[in-house]
Amino acid sequence: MMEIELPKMHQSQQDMDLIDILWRQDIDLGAGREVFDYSHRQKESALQRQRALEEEKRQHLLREQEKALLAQLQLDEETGEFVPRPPAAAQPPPPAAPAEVTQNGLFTEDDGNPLSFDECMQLLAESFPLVEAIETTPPPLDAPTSVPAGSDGPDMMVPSQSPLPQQKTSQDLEQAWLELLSIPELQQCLNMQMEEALEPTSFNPAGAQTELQDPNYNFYMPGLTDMVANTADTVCPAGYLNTFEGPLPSIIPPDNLNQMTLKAPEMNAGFSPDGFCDMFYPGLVNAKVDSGAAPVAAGGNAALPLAELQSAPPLKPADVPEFALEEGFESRKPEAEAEFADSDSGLSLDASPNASSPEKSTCGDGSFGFSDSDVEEMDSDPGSTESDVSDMFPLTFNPDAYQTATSVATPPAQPPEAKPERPKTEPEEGSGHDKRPFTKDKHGKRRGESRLSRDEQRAQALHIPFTVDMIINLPVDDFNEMMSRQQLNEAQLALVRDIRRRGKNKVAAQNCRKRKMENIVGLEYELDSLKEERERLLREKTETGSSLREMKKQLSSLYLEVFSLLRDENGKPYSPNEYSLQQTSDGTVFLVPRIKKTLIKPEGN
DNA sequence: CATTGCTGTCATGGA
DNA sequence: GCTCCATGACAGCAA
Repeated sequence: MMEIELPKMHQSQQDMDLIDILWRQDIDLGAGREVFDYSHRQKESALQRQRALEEEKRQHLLREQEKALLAQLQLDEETGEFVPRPPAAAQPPPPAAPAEVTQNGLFTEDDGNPLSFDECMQLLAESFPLVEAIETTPPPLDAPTSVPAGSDGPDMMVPSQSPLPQQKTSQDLEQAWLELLSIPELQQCLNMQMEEALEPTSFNPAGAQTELQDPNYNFYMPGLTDMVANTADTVCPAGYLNTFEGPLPSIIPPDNLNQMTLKAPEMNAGFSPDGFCDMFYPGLVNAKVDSGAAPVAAGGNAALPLAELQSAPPLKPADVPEFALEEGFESRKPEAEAEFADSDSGLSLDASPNASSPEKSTCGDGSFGFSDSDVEEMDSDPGSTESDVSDMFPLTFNPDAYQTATSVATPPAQPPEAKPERPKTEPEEGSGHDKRPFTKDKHGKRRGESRLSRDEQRAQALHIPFTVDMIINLPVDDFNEMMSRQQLNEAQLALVRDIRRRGKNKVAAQNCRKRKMENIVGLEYELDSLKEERERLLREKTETGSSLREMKKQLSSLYLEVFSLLRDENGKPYSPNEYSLQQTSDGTVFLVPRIKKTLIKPEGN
């Protein structure tokens, strides 16, 4: 802020000095300084003084911003919902910053699009109360939109440049710095809760940090800091303009922040594909995958068509925070990232559910020591399947918050009178795309997939060096050996055990149900066969009965025929009433008088 | 809005 | 006593 004013006061000399200072900083970053210095070497002492002033100012700004952030964070913590804002704020800034730079480059002195800067500043202001201080700077910045010269052509431009351009460059640089700083802050807001739980990550790009950045930023948002570092290193010195010019100038109208955000991916590609893209693009990729777009390889971020990006702008912001947080949590393993892509579906699920699920905010203890059961509780909440990550990173993962943040960020871009159009487009994008696509995708996925992704996400969150498959499927001995080889904390061990238990139980349940179904099918088959046999036996019984009756019939007729042929001594036939034929076991047939029987019976009795 | 089927998970008991 | 497995019960989700 102050810096800008000073240049104005002293004009050419101080401008030159500022430029010189800035360039020196750039040199620190790797830029060649000789180009600029020639005319200003004499004023070394003045430059140094100005440098000191600038640094002090910057530090002051940083402090103020930090204070503001802290205040926000505290407030958020009190409410418990604070989480959402940071992600939203965080995302807009990255694109915004580059956009500004590019704008400067594009519009240079004449255009100096105040709107674009104002918008950016508004965004920043909304995201951070501190912005007020920053806003003071914008005016000067707007005027000197010669950034291209500064960034692009230290070599080319400096010698010939007039004081004005130099001032512009310095201002631009300042803006860039401010933006860069602002980004970490935003991230910081997001990650505030996580600070305690988080371990200092390896992400600290010390060199990139430069004086401006607070060391804490790295801690909070390793990924973002990385980005910043990259931008600072590569962009500020020489690549500054180059990186941004291509994509932004042509595409982004100074007034349209939305477009700028949309372009962000391209910009990223321009930056450092490895660090920057990896940081944010995973999210983007995931978002795409979620949205049903063609599956994106890990490095496919750059390939994303602009149309897709525009169509699904909201997705990006949400995703980015998640990933950023994850990285911030700990340096993610490549493996984990890959899984993430796979679990992307899970993530997507998470994203939508999260938006719907209030739990996240409540769950956000920020403590990673949770056991799997804890996570489960969080997960168990309906629609929180994706929230695993969010749970782990309460701050980052509040989609609602993110939306709000985005919406908030957008409004500044859309001054009520000036730009009615934006509000329409942005709101649609923000509210519509972000969550809805995710939800659909999530629902579309099978439960098992989402579940697996859950465990995978948990494992990633705790940086468990094993795949879920390994954890579940390895034999006990191998599993124990594997566990013994890695030093895992209690939380990790608990999670691994739970994953193994759940995984095995899941398989057991599947097998059990399978057996159950098989048993049911077998019993049904047996029932059918038994029914058939019963019918057969019934038919047989009927047939047997009928044949028996026939035989009895034949026997009776035969008996009568035989009996009728018998004659007594007088040649008279025997009366059937008085005699009956009976056969002994040896086949001999006797004619037995019935009367005798009756007579005998009484006797026997 | 209720029902149904599928799936994951937990609790429990047996080996 | 621990682990593994099988299974009933419950809950969430989607159709």
